[in-house]
Amino acid sequence: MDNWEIAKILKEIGEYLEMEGEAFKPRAYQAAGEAIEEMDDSLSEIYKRGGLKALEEIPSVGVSIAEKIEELLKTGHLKYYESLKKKTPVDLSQLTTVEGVGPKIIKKLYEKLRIKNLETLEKAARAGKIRKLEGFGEKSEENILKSIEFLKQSGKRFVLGFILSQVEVIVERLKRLKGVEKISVAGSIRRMKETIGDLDILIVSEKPGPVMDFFVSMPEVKQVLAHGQTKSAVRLKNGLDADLRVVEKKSFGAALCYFTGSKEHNIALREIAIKNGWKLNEYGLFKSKSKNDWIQIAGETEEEIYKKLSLDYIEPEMRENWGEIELAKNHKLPKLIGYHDLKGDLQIQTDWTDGANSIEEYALAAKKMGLEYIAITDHTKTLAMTGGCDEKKLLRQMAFIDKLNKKLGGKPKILKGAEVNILKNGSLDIDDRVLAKLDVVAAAVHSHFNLPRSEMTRRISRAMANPFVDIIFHPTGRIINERPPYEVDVEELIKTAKKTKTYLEIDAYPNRLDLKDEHAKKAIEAGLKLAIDSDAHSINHLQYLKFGIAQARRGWATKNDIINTRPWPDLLKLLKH
DNA sequence: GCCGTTTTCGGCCCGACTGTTTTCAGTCG
Repeated sequence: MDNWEIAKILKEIGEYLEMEGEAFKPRAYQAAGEAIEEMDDSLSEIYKRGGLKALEEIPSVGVSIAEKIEELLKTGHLKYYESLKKKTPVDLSQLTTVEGVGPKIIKKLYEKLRIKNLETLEKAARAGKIRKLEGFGEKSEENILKSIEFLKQSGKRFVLGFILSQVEVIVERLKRLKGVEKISVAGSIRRMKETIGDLDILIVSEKPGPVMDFFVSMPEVKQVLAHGQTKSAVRLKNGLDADLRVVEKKSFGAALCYFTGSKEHNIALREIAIKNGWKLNEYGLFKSKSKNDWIQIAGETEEEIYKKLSLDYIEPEMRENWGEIELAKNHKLPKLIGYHDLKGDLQIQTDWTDGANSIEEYALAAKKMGLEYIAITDHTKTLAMTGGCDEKKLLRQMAFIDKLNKKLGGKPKILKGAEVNILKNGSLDIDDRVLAKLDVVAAAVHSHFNLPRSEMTRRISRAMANPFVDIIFHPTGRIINERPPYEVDVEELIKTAKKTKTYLEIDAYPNRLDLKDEHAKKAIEAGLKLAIDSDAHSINHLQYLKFGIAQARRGWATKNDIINTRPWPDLLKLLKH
């Protein structure tokens, strides 16, 4: 049993206990589940090394939960969990994805209508059975249906940033295997799309048999879908389908290109080949010697294929047929921002509000990552649920940061900031006189998501007109697979941002990625610079910056287009005050 | 059920929002 499975079970226990109306236990299980999800070491290793005692060392895990983890590791089962599940046998992971449906409602729906999963929930809602239950009405039934509709649309795609580390573990393991000469991930993962449908791995191997055998018997595998000599496919326990293909060395580049896609990009490449009288497929680029007799002229690497097609090499993130082929032909491709180009992070939530770590812990973690500065941007007072800062608390935090900067010698430099809440009418919930004292001011929408498009656009534009607001955080408010963006005219926001010298953000948190690639591209085309921030709520989240960079690369951003690729003194010159 | 440089017992984030009610329960972050 791996960490992921154990964390899921603990979190589900939390939900079951919430159904029972338990007051504090649910949070304990929830916290333990989350702590385990964030761990790098495997529980079974920890247990092997130090037994129960070592498990209890894990934060949020005490005697009782440690024993449960032990039972899971030893037997693969947990009696306690099973008895809870027996009492209310519902598909929690499915039902909790419906917005507005929580444990209490799930329990009621099960007891009154025997609803167990999305399918039976939708059926009951469509039949008008839910509105008749006490405490429910037409509106709640309608909202359930709406949410199910949204879930269906967002489909079964995985958020890249939440799954990539698991993918990397598998690839690393295969890479070390004897007989694997070359290996690469292809598909939408290689293009760093925000969500991915499956995992495609390509390898070169003289003896693929043992590699395939190894692949289908990995511990993450739940089901083997295919097991052949050149292709195997498995379904992983986390629900992801993974394909492994073996190709010949001379075809590796062609296969990589073919399976990386996008389909549209590949079609455009193939058209160029055809115009030259050639053909391009997953085995290579070929020209015809005589009828039905083709000679390979490229294919071992992607580079030589692009070169033969008279194109500059196109980075995977740009392969969407959004005009990149034209640019490659004319040697006008932008030099994309690199994955190590950020000098700082401008959005971090600390334990002053809803973050998990202290300012100092973030500073040390950022330094380790090579960042020169970080902005502390805790929430403000109208976001009461996070313990948002009022003016007084912000001033206290500023004084605290001054002291900490002295202590750490400015490495990294800690900037005083805030994620100021934009109120319904576009005004801010912190007084301008206090904003004036901050190094960097960001503003964001956290409520009233349902305003009409024009009103929402006006609201955010008004915030940008504030003389102290430098950045708008997560400008469209979407959460991938959970919530669509609010209605807002992004192009208008881009214009206003330029006019008011405000920047828009690419929030790098894996299920936000907001602005998304298309919008980032539009902003950059309009000459607006962007910020890439982690939106970290714990020091582990700082690593999410790379997904923001990926999104920027997908939007064709160069280093110059991103404000926080600059050292702090240069960035300072770009800010309003 | 976890945790402790306020505590080994007594706290545990808590207010906005929604949809249902007519004073509130449940969800969300």
